Amino acid sequence: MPSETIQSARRPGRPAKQAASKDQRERLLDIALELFARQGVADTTLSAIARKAGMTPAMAHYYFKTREQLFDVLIDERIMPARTDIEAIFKEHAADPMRALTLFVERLVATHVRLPWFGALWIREMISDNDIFKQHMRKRFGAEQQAAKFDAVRRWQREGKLNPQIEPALLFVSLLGLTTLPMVAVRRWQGDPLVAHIDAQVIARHAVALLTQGVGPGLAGAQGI
Amino acid sequence: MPSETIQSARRPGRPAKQAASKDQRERLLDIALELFARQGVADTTLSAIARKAGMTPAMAHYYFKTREQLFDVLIDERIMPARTDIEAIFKEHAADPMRALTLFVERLVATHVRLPWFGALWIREMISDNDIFKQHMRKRFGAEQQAAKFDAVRRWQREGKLNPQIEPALLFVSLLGLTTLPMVAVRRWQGDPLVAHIDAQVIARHAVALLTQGVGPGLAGAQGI
DNA sequence: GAATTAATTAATGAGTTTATTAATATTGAG
DNA sequence: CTCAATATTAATAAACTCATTAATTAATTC
Repeated sequence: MPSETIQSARRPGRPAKQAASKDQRERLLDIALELFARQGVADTTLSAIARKAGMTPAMAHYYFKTREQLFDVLIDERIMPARTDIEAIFKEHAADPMRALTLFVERLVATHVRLPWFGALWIREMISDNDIFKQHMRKRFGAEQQAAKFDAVRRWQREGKLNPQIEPALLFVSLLGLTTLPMVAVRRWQGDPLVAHIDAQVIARHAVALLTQGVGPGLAGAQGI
Repeated sequence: MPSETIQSARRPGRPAKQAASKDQRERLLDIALELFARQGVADTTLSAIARKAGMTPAMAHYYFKTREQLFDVLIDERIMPARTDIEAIFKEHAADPMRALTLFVERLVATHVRLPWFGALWIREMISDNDIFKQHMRKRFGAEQQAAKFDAVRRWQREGKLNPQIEPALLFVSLLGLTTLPMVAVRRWQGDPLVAHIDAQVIARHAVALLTQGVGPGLAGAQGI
């Protein structure tokens, strides 16, 4: 036992296979999502991600080369699937917008519970001007898709199924503003007794209450209460 | 004329007084607000602010020492005044919440036109977890103020002036979600013909339409249309 | 008009971040 | 069993950021 200076618990080299532990690449992605959502992309270094995952910075480089590429992978493997999953509701319920809106809100909220990083990243993407987001997202979400969504809203309005005063291009942003924004905001309020009772369910009920009585076609069409 | 290497157009020293140009400190604050709003605080260096203002990094240090202190100054001199101005509406119209809400929306939108940085910074503050925002804002906005706002909403609900299904703690966030978030988002969509028609007025009308028919006390109380 | 204060630039050191390389150890295929 | 592929660490160079200082020039005050 040549007692040299104990400088590190671990020396280079491939480790012995662990029993069913999640693979390192996935763990880096998990932690990257968490940190990007909490602090923003700009404020999160590759080293920080690796450190928090208990790895060396070189590991992050080994798997992703750069932060940009890591982010690209996140978009493809994590963000886009969650997003298309949520937006699918409008195709599934094309005939009944009010039901679609309610389900959309509930699925947004459920997604937030399942994937806590989801909301913050979406909001950040919406407000960031020159971030990596812009270029990377644009590639995947085309203008046609957006046009189709707006057209659907206009059609519902023509059919008398939706408040004609609603601006089609703003409906989806409004939905996010009523659900995702509160979800993200309340997390910051943890520990404040004034808002201790606000959870996903409360937010969903609040949003639906505001929407069903505001987005409905008729003025006296009292479905609620 | 000792022809040395021409290395800079300007040598050290206090400049001759300019004719009524805005003072440098204010220009740095202006540009800091713009960049903080567009890119976030973390992604904006003091040097970048100075460079964009056509000054050296040392100027930023001369006036503010650090980015944190610059941000402190911004909060006190720019952000807080705008914010208290907007929130004052609820004290001015304590007896008529529906009118207060409409005015609040309109003033939010007007503020955004006057101070384009306002919305993005507010949203960023709401979603940022550990940023400088948190500590600095908490000092100025106390818990009592927030409790008073929530109580006002509850009182309106008891008086039958507001939809009882609304969650008091979420009302203000919802208002921001319906106005400020869209305002910030549309700026990112510049150049997209699908949303070229969306301006401050359109957003305000959309938000008011959603709110008046959703937040009103009675179900058949058809004030709109 | 001399002394003090204000405003500015150039230069720089300390600290971080990014990206990379070389060395090392384990696995798995043939 | 050998060897190529895979996974990991240590170490490091280049670039950038932050904050700071010394020198320099103009304005103001007395």
